[in-house]
Amino acid sequence: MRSRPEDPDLRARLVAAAIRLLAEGGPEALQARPLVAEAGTSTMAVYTRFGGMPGVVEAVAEEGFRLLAARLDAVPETADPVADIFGLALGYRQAALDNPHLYGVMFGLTAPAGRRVPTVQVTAGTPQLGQRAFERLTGAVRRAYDAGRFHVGEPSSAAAQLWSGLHGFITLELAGYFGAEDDSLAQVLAPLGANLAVGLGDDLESAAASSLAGAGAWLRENR
Amino acid sequence: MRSRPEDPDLRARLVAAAIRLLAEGGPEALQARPLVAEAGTSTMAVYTRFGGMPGVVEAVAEEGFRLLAARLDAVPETADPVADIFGLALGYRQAALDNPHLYGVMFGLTAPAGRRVPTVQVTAGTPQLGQRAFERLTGAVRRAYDAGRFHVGEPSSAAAQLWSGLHGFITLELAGYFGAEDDSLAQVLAPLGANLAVGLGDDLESAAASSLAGAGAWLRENR
DNA sequence: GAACCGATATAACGCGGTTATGGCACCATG
DNA sequence: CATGGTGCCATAACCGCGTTATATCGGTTC
Repeated sequence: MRSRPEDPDLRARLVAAAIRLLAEGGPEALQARPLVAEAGTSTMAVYTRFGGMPGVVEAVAEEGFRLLAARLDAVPETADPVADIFGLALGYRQAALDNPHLYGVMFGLTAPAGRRVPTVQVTAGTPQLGQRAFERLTGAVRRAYDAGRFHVGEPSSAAAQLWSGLHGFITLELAGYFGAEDDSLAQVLAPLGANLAVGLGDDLESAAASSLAGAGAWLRENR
Repeated sequence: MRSRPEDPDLRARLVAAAIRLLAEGGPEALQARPLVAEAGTSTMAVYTRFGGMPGVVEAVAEEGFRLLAARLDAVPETADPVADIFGLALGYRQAALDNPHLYGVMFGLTAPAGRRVPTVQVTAGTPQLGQRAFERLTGAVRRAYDAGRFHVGEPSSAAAQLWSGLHGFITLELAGYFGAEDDSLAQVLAPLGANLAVGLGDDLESAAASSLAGAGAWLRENR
């Protein structure tokens, strides 16, 4: 029994405003009062809809994973699964670079707004959502095994290895541990992917060719 | 000209207390009043010594890198550089597991105590200190090239690739994206290292042997 | 149309980082 | 040994921000 038809638009508006605040001003800009002002409501909405600011942060992380998944889903699937892996990795990295603070919230890299209740703990996170966003990646890895390109170990392990390398690279890149963006891409991420592919069973020439193919396809898609 | 000989012990005590608070209660336990109470002083000490809580966090991160460097320096250097790389990786991971919150602060994974001034931004960090802690790793990589074990690409790139994989693995492990600890070690980190080594030029049997040797040496050192 | 229920606007609360203020220990001088 | 000065430190107050108590208003139900 409901007294007022809660318009679901308000929740979506708050999440959108939160992502905007986060993108523009970083974690410390994600505050209750500016947030509700931007959405044209009062602080109570945060509590009736999210239970508090940590709930907002969680909703932002969820939306971030959803956006990431959508972005990866937009990467076309080709006949070369290893090239697809490279393309997905580039798209993944670009998503992180486009909104670093959102990426940080998604993986608990930052804990904005409220320390009372630990929002996104180092040891917490939302593994389920992360898995969902990586179905595309695990799918491409599986296809690489099916095609005989990979044959060392098994797909789930290989996907975890690739994900570790990619996530670690992006984290260190965002933290400023590498130099210029283009350099780090060509000097770290690309060889990392190629070397891992070789270790997983691909031969050197195929890996190099797929690296170029994947990067080329990604560049064509993204201008 | 100095009126009172500032005893450097107080600063060290505050940093030690901060690390203890962090280890026991996580980022949100790292607060000014409990901190100064534990060190037997008042809140002003935080400002005269560190300029504010963000300064404390920064000092904690620095001390964390120093501790990490010391820990890696304690790993013995053998005639097998690839085995040494595995040993260093295991020591590095163990340091992160021993105090996950400290590791989080070091790499800006959490931003405790104070949002006014962004303490450890996603885009900030202290790259210099990180580099210092990895001299041992880069050294072992260079020796692997000198010994002819690695010959694809160049040492600095290879070290960055290995670091990316290791850091990414640890971050995802701490975030709970992998299952049990032992499983993730055997199923993700170990093959990740071996596959990368193969991609960098090592042959399969040597990489597998060095993996076992490095793990064995590390286990002997650490009970 | 009356009663009820839940979301919301307003205003106040409490915690925690910060800062204004006064005192005091130490060093430098004569 | 007296005296002035310097700057660290203890106390207490300030302020911002997440949160919460309270009153109100709109919609649904009988």
